[in-house]
Amino acid sequence: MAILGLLNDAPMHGYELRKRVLGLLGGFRPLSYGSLYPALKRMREQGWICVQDPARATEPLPANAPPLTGKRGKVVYALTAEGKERFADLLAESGPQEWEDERFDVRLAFFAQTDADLRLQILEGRRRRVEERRDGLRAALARTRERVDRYTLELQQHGLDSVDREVRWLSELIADETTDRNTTP
Amino acid sequence: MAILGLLNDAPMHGYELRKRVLGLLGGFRPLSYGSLYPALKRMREQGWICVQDPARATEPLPANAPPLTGKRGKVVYALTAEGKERFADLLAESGPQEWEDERFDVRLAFFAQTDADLRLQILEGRRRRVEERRDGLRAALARTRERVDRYTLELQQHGLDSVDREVRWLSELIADETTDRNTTP
DNA sequence: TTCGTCATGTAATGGGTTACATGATTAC
DNA sequence: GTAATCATGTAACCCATTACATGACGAA
Repeated sequence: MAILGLLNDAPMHGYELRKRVLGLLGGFRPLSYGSLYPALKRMREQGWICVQDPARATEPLPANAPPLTGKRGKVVYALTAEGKERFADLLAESGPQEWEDERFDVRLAFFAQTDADLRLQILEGRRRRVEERRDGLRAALARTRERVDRYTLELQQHGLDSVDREVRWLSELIADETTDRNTTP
Repeated sequence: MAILGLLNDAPMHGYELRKRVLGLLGGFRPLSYGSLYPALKRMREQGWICVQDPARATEPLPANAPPLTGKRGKVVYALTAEGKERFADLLAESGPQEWEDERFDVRLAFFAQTDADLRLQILEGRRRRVEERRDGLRAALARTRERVDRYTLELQQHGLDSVDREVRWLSELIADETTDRNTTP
């Protein structure tokens, strides 16, 4: 989703793409070349992206070219029509997996292009999920307290504080969404 | 380290072990059976742990017993002398990898059994690491600000706030360590 | 007696990192 | 000219999750 979304803004090459993904998610998800380039390859096979360089674009894709040696220049990728469609589908997706850790932050990064109703849905779903986690942690801490050493307690307390903060943050985002809705109909 | 540390407190079986690890790290690191049991197997081969049940303990370890069928009862694991040694080594380990995300929380969970000087070293190393991350994030945010939409900004700001809090938390822990040191020599 | 939980394990699968190999371009 | 960075890619490896298969035991 990150790759499609970034290419949706502008065509670019892999190296640039990696830096952007890093910047987008603020350093989470390192996205090594070992996963980026194979991903680009797969997406090309899927027909979601294509190579802009006209000379290169016409090359038969699966033909195993001279394995290693040979000139290599920048390879600029762009979304195809199917790619745009796929990205639109991803933006419109909803359901429990959208508020999981692995998905949520990427979704949020493309919220500006997401439907307002869906935004609210996802934020609320995410908040429920984080609240569940918080309650679980809280219960565990209540059970454990007094029975563990200072450091374990400190670790668990810090974890609890963190999810607590996340719930409040999500609540603010939700509040903003709803007031925006009433203000600008 | 988590497994060795928990077995160091008391012998127990796999299922119990899993719940304890979950509790210890407050829900991070799910530790599925698919990774727990193979790990126990490897540790048994290493000679770090052994099976307490006397009937079972004498069984030749690598002999591929009746593959699936056959009675299965609780298998209680305990640390061997080598296992205790290995855990002691882990507790005494120091260096950059100790303040990485993947290591730090488990280390902290066993801080009560860690040497006081080493505790301070690890906390300070960890703080430096998190500060670096914070500064990187801060710089990225300064560069990005004004050029990205509200949501991306919100995401990055929340990420920055989180690491900021972690630095402060670590500073408190460090302060506690040093005052404890002066109070109880 | 049957359901839920406790309990042990294996195999397939997936997906990412690390290390490696190569070459182009820019700045000093 | 040479070091740093930009740039592309592959292959080996690691390691965890998922799905599956099995069985014991207590309570309703």
